[in-house]
Amino acid sequence: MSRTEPRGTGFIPVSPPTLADVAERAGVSRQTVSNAVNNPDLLRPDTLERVREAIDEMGYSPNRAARNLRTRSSQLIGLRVLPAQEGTANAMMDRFVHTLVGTSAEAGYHVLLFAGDNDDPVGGYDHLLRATAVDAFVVTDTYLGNPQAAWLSEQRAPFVAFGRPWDQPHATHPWVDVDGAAGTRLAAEHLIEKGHTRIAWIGWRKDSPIGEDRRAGWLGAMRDAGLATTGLASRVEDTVQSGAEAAAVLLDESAPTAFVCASDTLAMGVLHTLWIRQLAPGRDIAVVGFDDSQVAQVFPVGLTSVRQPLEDVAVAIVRALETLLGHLPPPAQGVLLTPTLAIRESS
Amino acid sequence: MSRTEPRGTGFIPVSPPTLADVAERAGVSRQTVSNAVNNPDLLRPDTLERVREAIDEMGYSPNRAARNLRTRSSQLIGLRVLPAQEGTANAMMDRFVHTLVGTSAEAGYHVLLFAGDNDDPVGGYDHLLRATAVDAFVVTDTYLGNPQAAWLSEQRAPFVAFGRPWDQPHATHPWVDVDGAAGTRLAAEHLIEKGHTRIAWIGWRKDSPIGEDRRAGWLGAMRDAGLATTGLASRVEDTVQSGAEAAAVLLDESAPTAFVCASDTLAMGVLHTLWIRQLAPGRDIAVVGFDDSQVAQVFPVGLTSVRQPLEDVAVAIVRALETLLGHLPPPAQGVLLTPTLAIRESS
DNA sequence: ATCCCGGATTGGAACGATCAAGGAGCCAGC
DNA sequence: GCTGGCTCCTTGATCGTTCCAATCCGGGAT
Repeated sequence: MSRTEPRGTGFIPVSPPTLADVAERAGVSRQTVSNAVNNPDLLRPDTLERVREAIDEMGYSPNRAARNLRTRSSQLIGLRVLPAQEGTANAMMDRFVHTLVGTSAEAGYHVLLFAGDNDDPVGGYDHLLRATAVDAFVVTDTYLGNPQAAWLSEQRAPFVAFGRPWDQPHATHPWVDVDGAAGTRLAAEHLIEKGHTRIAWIGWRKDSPIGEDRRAGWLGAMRDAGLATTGLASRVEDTVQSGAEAAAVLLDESAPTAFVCASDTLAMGVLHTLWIRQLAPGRDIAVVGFDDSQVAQVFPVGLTSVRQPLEDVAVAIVRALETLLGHLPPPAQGVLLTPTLAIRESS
Repeated sequence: MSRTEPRGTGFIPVSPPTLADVAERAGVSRQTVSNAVNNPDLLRPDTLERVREAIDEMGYSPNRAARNLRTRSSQLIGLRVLPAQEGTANAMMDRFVHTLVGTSAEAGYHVLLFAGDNDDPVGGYDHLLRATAVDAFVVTDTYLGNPQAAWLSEQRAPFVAFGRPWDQPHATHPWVDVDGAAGTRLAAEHLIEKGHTRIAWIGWRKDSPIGEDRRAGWLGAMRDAGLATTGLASRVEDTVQSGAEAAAVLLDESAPTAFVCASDTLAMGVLHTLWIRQLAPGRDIAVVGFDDSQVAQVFPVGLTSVRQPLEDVAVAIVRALETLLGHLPPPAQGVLLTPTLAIRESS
């Protein structure tokens, strides 16, 4: 039908077989082949068998564009990638993306990456949406107080957020997040169990809701154990340098025996200070980081770190997307997952 | 035309405007609107203006599926993601993917991620290809001696490889790669310039062509400088542990004053051994890694490391794809880019 | 023998864009 | 006044699939 012949010097690639081609070969109509693919139950077993043989022999796969056009869906999930920020633990996203791709595939979806632009936070979303190029979005940068979630809700675009709508308590979109407070509580309780009583906190500046959440976990564990916290907390920028300085100050002024940090980056700073002062991590002073980044794993003195269940997050997000796109009743609006503690030599 | 009305309790999302909708509004035909979008030169300025107004007012974007169906192209580039391998420096890929997405966007393409399966290396490619779901592929795992490149060539599928066809010297597909030998040569020459004469090599086992390539760079620089290399090279697994052990052996047997490593992972092992022996990296013994991974950057004693120009690689790949898909004459078959050296305290 | 029923199968239409021709309208030239 | 060549725009067909309604067919009830 639409085969192509050799022409000129080279060969033009043979265009793939269509429904009509398969139908002709199997001696049935187009619609029957379509049913064989999408609703096998409708066919008599012998017909189904015959059609399937033809499909296999010809190596037929439904043309995506045609199917998308007719069904008004693309089987694609959009994921915005932010401008690369060297240094910080965005490598963590790798784990998440991997599982997202895998789980999406099982659900029949592919992941479409598109470039993000900080000056125009909804531009990419808008284009893809209006072109009906994706069925839904996974939004990962809700924490910045970005307008994406609100905007997408307004557009009635299906999406699931990785991250709670901190600054929009009345948002109704589905989201999945990791309970940071539970993670730092885990870290603090682990240290308390090891006999530490003076456990310091090094976290982010007060304007970060995530940072305050993590801080709250440490604080809660300390209070529950009846331990003092005054003079033991510090809020700084998320850099190695800041972590090192904060650790130095805390050691001088409050003599803690352990540190819980809001990030592995800060924990690296603490380790740096310990190294300078000839203090052995894990023996003299315990340190716990957050994110279980590559650094924590490869560092010569393995760094104990709170590990986010990113694989579970990805799975939960895909589940939420499935119900969303299946037009099923909206399930639980938010899912909060509990992190684990990857214990290594530093504690 | 295809607007939808409120129904039942909730609102059904309004379907986006079509070409016909815009045409009606602007008082022209469908084709004229299509031309306004794709071939503005064909329209009279005043008509173009009128159509553009209508497009803006209605917020029209061409339906991707319809366009794809008619033009037989999807404007998508497929990228296979491998099963996540914790620990190693796959985070490096992050930088690459970011630039790939950005550059592709400029060229009018999006990036489609699909899951890889080691048992069936071409399965994912095959599906997408037959369904005409992507226009081309970027293949990143050529180094494993995987059959993807050969298979895709055979299928006459457009693709560009990140990585030389080491084991297929007669392959004709376009590729982009980083000159690993040049990188290690850079590292060795940097150390020689610093006055080192006994520079050791810790690399991968002999069956890795990439490893042998990197080793050759070190070897070449040493020979050019007239320095001895016997007893100064070691080939091990790519783990921190192996790197540490190799460093210990080399220090005992050959007393090198500097190390060049095939990866940051191995370099971390060296640093570990130095730490145990109370040797200061950079002052007592110099160390250079490879990949400029996050670990190299965050480590308290900054690790000097060979940095691959991944951004340039991504750009070169997109350029190659563009010429490939524009059916222009195939350009240079292979592009070899030179890495740089990120110099830090460890050297 | 006829009628009806329900499962299996079919042909036409539609999704929304682009391609390939085919007009209007205008001006110059004979 | 007719033709020819432009420019600018329009009409019908088409890409490959799924939706929809209609048709076919064999078997049990009338």
